[in-house]
Amino acid sequence: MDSHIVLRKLLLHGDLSTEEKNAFLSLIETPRTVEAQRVMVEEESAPQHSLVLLDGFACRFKSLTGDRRQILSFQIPGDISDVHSYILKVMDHSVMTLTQSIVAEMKHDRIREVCERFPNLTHVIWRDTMVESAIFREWLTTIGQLPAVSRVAHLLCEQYFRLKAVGRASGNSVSLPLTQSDIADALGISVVHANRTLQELRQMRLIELRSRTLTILDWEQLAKIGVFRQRYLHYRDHHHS
Amino acid sequence: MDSHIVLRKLLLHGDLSTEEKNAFLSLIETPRTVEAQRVMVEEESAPQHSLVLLDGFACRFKSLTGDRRQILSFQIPGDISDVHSYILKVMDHSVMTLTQSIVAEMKHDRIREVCERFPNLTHVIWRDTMVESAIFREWLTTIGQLPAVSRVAHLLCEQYFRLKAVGRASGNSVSLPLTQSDIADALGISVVHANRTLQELRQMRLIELRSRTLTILDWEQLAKIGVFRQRYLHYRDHHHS
DNA sequence: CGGTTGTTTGACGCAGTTCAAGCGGAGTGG
DNA sequence: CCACTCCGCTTGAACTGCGTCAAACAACCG
Repeated sequence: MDSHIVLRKLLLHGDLSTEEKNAFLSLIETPRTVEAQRVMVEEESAPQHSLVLLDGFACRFKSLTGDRRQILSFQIPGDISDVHSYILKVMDHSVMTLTQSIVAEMKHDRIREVCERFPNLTHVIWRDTMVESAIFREWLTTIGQLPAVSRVAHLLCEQYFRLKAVGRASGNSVSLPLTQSDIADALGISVVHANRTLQELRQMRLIELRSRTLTILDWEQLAKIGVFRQRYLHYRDHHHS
Repeated sequence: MDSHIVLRKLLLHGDLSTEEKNAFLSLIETPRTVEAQRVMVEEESAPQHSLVLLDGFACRFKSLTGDRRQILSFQIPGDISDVHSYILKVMDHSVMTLTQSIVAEMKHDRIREVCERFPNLTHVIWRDTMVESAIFREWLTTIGQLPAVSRVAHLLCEQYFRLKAVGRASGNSVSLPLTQSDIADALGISVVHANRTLQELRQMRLIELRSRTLTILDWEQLAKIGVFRQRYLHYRDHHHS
């Protein structure tokens, strides 16, 4: 599995010289396959390496009492799943796969070495973490202020948009292997309501979502309902409106 | 006004040599006073400098249609109000003062210079931004999963704890100049409900909150209701439980 | 002392929750 | 190849936390 997808993603919001690119790629260890529904990084642990997702789907989440959990973000191919452990040392949340995935490690001490030699590479990785932070702010706003339909619409727009940016869209369809329960846990609504809301969007003929494939039928309307402005993703070239 | 409070805050989760400390302090320009309720950084702008808050209270927020807004975080003395503009260039949210404040600028090109010379300083500032990101994740979880009482309790715990960490607490009291409307906008609830929830906490004899002063009467219970575990703040020395 | 901004209270309505049951597909074992 | 099970999706009905509207009250300030 080629690790260039990580580079591709990184370059969505930063520039690197050839030397820096190679230095970065040299950090990525041999990939391995991980089965679905497997917790890869545990809250409160302090790993010696960070993970990058080369293929598949994963999510960060926090567990609460009972069976409640909040999904904090969905990881798609190219995402660095936890720079957190590199910078913050102790995890304040967990990371698990949603589907079978291919991941690779980046050892912390090697990251530090390379970062000290290439300040600009540091800057680009830092930028990547700041973009993620921007996504948290957007989710906070969506969940704090918008009703369920808008939250779902926003989530679908974001996932489609990000997947497209790393070349995982075919036309107006993407593979989106989330259960309704995942969607509910990400948006702070109940599974039942997630279901009803999805039906609403289907009946409005804005989307199709079956057998893990999302098709956007009316991007403009969907983006409007979800109050989705892609600016917060901080991509350099603004395709799509 | 002395700018050492910023250093103090930074050192809550990182270590710096004397040389690095001085380099950092040299970045901070002459402080100036800003009146209350003043937008200092506008969404979509691209400032040439970042701001640090030396005294007073400020908040980051995103505006939506109507008069709705989501407050993303409260800035207290010592906080770097927007490293965002340094790394991401274009702001995806605004920053405004809540009370009269003292702020100082840090010019972006000077930050870059100093950061290239001191990789460890870069690391510590990066860490600071990651802690902020951790707070966003915590808010996301709180707002997504917990009922209003818990949200309010959590917010009060966090503010008290952070203020105490920079030396702004006297006993179990802190000055907390937030209106109920600020609290509501931060937690995704209505002003009316914020009011009723605060009354509930007062009647339970967990807090006092009047004339901009918060007093914690029963920390343990409050933390329990708010599901507050300070670990997510990533402070190095764990006072308080 | 009037105006403005923040807090408090009451009544009513609704978006979303919870409980509970039924349904369909995919995998497994006899 | 059928029965059984598990998991995810769907549906209905009853309930409730919180929002909205509206008005009164309190505090601060010029």
